[in-house]
Amino acid sequence: MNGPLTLGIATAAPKPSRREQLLEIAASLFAERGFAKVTMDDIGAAAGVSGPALYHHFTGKEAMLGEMLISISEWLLARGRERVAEADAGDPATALRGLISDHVSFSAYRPELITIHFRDLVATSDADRRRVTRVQSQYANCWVDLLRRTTPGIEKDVARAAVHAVFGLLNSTPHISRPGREATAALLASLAEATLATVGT
Amino acid sequence: MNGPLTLGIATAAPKPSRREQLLEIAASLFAERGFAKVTMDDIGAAAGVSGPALYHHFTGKEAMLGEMLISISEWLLARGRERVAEADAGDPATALRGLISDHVSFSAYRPELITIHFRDLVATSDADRRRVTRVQSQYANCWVDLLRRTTPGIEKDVARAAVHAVFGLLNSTPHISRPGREATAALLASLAEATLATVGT
DNA sequence: CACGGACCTTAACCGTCACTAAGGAACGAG
DNA sequence: CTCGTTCCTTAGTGACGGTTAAGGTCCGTG
Repeated sequence: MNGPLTLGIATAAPKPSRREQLLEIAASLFAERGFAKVTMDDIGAAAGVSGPALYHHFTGKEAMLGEMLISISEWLLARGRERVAEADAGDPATALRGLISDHVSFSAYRPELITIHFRDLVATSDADRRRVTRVQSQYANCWVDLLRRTTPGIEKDVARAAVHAVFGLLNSTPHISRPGREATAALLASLAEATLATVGT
Repeated sequence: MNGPLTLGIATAAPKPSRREQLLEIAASLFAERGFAKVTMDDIGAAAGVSGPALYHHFTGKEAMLGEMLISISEWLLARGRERVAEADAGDPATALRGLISDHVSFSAYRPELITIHFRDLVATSDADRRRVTRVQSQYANCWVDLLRRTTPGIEKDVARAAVHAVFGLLNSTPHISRPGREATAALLASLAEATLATVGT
């Protein structure tokens, strides 16, 4: 349990690969060119098959994107819930640092998924978008919850705004290349901790 | 000089309005639905004219987007250069705070433009995209420059990464609604200052 | 050898726009 | 009154690309 994020729903997969493999290929194309500028033929070609073959695995292009975004946000939410449980059984401040660490280990190692997640959410079906938005919101609630426990007296709106600001900070990885992944991850984590520490004014 | 950002190139406009007005309308639609899901007819309808009328003002849909993104990034760059000049003639730390203040006064009051700027950059023509990217990079250099002056000994890569992280923080306004604009602006500014202050470790 | 299912192919369809054509109303100038 | 300019209109066109159709190969099984 608590495996790395493998696209195509982060559950123990009954079928191991082809579907996830195709999603990974599609994800890298979406991240590079943007959903609208990638054709089904492009995805097929990159996967060694061509074009409509993808319809044997997915109901359509939009569905591929939706599946990605859902699995990403649900993976994050799962981590968030674990950390909240950890806080219930121990130290909220430590759990909050764990939350930062989880998030950063995702954003630093899969920056393309961050890009897609923010840029192409509007391209999904209404149903998928609503679901992703709801899951994202619950994930944010995990953060707000822990932040309010470690910073008593903070107002809810302020906590929520600060959490989104820290998300923005942690999700800046697509724009950062220079220090390696590890160094970037460490830097972002320490900046995020410092930021949250000063929220209490 | 140093006026507010009016879309359609932030210069003293020879022609005052129609063109900028259309860009504003298009911008709000792009921000809401995403560039790909807005048709020329949509933009026209929202402007009270319909469809191909827009071709008397712009060479095409892509060009409208390009013009927006260029004017946004150039407006920011102009502010950045002013602050660098201010630092040359005075205190770098004060100038850096001014940079934060300028940026936040943009992102807090025009969150839709932030959204477009990040989400729809891939939809522009290659030429426009290169130009925007170059201007953005120069803007980031202004920040890196001031940060390195206020934090001597910091490595260039670290400074650059931290600057992009702070951009992410400041550009989170599209996801924040709750405290008013003013309160959000103040919060983000203080978080950004605290973040940059801790970069020196 | 038949059978079925997993997986793939090529060919074609068809809706949706961005964009072009061709022309008309309003209006100031001479 | 006429001319030109500005700004708009309503067709229409043409391409792109997501999706469907129809069928072929390969393989493990009985």
